[in-house]
Amino acid sequence: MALLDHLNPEQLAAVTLPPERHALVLAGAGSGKTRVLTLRMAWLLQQGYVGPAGILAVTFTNKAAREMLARMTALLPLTPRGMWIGTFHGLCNRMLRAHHRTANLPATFQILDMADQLSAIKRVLKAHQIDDEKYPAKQVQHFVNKAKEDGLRPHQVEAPDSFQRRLAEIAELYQAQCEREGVVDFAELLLRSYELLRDHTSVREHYQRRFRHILVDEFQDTNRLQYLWLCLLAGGGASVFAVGDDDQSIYAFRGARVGNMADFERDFHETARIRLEQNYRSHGHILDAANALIEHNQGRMGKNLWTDRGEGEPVRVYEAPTDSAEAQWVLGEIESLIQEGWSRREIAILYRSNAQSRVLEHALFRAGIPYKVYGGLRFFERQEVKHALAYLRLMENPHDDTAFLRVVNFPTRGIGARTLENLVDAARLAGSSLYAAVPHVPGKGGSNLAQFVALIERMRFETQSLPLPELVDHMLDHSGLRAHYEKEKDGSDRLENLNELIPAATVFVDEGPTPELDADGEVLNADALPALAAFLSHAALEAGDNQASEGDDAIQLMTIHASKGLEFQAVFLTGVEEGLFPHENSLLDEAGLEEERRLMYVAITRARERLYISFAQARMLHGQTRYSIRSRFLEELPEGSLKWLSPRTRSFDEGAALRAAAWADSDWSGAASRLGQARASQPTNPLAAQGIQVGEQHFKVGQNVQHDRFGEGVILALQGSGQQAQAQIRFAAAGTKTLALGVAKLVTLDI
DNA sequence: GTGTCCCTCCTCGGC
DNA sequence: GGAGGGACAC
Repeated sequence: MALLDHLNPEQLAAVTLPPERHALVLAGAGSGKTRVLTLRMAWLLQQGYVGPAGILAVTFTNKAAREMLARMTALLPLTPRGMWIGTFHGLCNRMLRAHHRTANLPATFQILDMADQLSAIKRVLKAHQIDDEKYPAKQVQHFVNKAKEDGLRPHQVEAPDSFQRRLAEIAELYQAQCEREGVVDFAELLLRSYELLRDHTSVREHYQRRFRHILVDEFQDTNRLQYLWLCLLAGGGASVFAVGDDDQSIYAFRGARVGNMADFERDFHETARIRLEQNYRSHGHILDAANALIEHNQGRMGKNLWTDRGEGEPVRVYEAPTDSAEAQWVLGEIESLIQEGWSRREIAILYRSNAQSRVLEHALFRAGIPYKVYGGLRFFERQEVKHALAYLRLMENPHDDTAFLRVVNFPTRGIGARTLENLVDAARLAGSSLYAAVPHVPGKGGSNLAQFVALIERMRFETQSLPLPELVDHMLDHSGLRAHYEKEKDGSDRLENLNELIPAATVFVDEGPTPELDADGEVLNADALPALAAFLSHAALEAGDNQASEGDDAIQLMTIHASKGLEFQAVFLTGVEEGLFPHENSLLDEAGLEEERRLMYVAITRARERLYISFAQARMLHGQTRYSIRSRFLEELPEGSLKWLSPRTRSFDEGAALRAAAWADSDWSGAASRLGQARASQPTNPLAAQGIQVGEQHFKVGQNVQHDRFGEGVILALQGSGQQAQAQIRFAAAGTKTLALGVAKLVTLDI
């Protein structure tokens, strides 16, 4: 069958697994994961095991969902009509829209993004006079989301102390506010959908009967709640086909639970485990480096990537004195790659944290090399666009207080803090939304408020029968947003973004799929909603592209997280330093370190032909110079696959032996966790340039020291503080070593 | 009520 | 270094 041509035996086994069986496919980086997933669906359909309406395929990103859909339609001559392919959030939204009454939600419920959620929480804290220093909004937000991601309501969360109990109370208050305002946050979409299925037998059975095949992409990134949701849907005997890679699990910080993979094999009987280990992407040295690195993690499901593409070139490693020197070096290498005829868009520069991009951008900019930075603000997250959306949300649901507060005085219309305080009081007294409480506010402020309400009402009335794009246009004029940005200097970009909303609405209307009904005539897709409500869901769930457009031949800059799932001919992995990568905040426990290592694994496996790894001795961070030593991850790469481009003061073997000695000497792993504590109690990290005081001694970069075994040396770098401080020291005879200053016996020498 | 200055804080980030 | 929020002056 043409569909199955060119598959390797493992891929073939996965695609053609008997339809009644569950599968856990361990798909290594570059092993053809998406291909297997889409072919499995196509094969099931083609063999007649299931119709399109019987398939549910779930991904994490809209991009992945789109790609899957595109590949499917290219494979089979059928419209994807009736198939549920989408993100967890998108599918849950769809389900909740269809059953909003059963789920106890208003038909026009709005979705809060992370920023909306944070401001909603700040309002809760204010309304209940809660000390926001003791209970910072960010921490409450984390508590709220963590609980939901675990499938729990606040009162179900274990609260060992009064602080936790109070957090849970605040979470309840926040939830009550959301209910009152008819809004749901991202995690609530999932939890509500889960509860809908759990508590309503008829709804559950309906979907269990319908979906006979459930396919899950990036299974290692699922959280507890997503897993429970899948279990409910599959509870009627559906087959689950889960594809994932435990070595690429890099989202524990947002609730992902690799343990779901093991649970899956336990909970779903007769699960076939299939490993895809042939890598079609990277050359041998690059794969060897990745394999050797990930070997250092414990408790893996086990997997070894191999390739028949040959060993290729070694991984190039470079040590720079400073971050700007590192950027200059990257620039130089890129210029010669371009001269050799490499395409710019096939070259990526990766980094651990966004703050690192600036110095790289600066170098590229000055050299006139086109580049694109991924990440950052997306279209629907821009301030002016969010203002516009807030007006639209108010027109759709006037009781949305978050939207109300965002624009009630924007553009300014004489409604100040005092007036709003009165309004908030009135609303609390009446137990109503701010919008509904406006008539209860006396005085001049009250009349200004009344004018605002009249404005919203007028906009609603006048746009009733307008098509969506014209409605948006009307709102931009009558809200005063357009006029405001027209007269603001430097407002032209913002104005442009506002106007961009009109074509966005046009595209949205044109692309809207036709409504889908189930056997009982119930509407099954959100798009049967009024166009405006659907457009607002779309804006919340798909914040827009921040990707470089295909045609642009530009160097690609992004964080390692953002690079997952992508591949490039050449990859520069920068800032590979202790404290930065692994990030110091991840060193508190072994799990954190292992996640950083998986992140490094992801970074390495992005490269097809060339991989460059670099680090700097000194770096500007938070406006201060920081000195650090190279990452332990470098020591975990096989020497035979590396080629050092900068002079090294010692051979690898020597270094490894010394490092082992340093570990034994200094109890480094313990020091790392104490370092975290020291940092918390002592927020200003002593500037290494000014030196570090350890006991009676004062150490500075550039200072000469004497060690009784290693002899005379000079301090190259310092990090940490107090007894936990470490120094990188170059010894005249013994090479460069990293020593714990609190442990190593060092004598400082004059000059 | 509005505009400006200073102080604080700081991973990673999709939906 | 730079964004966002609170305190304070117009």
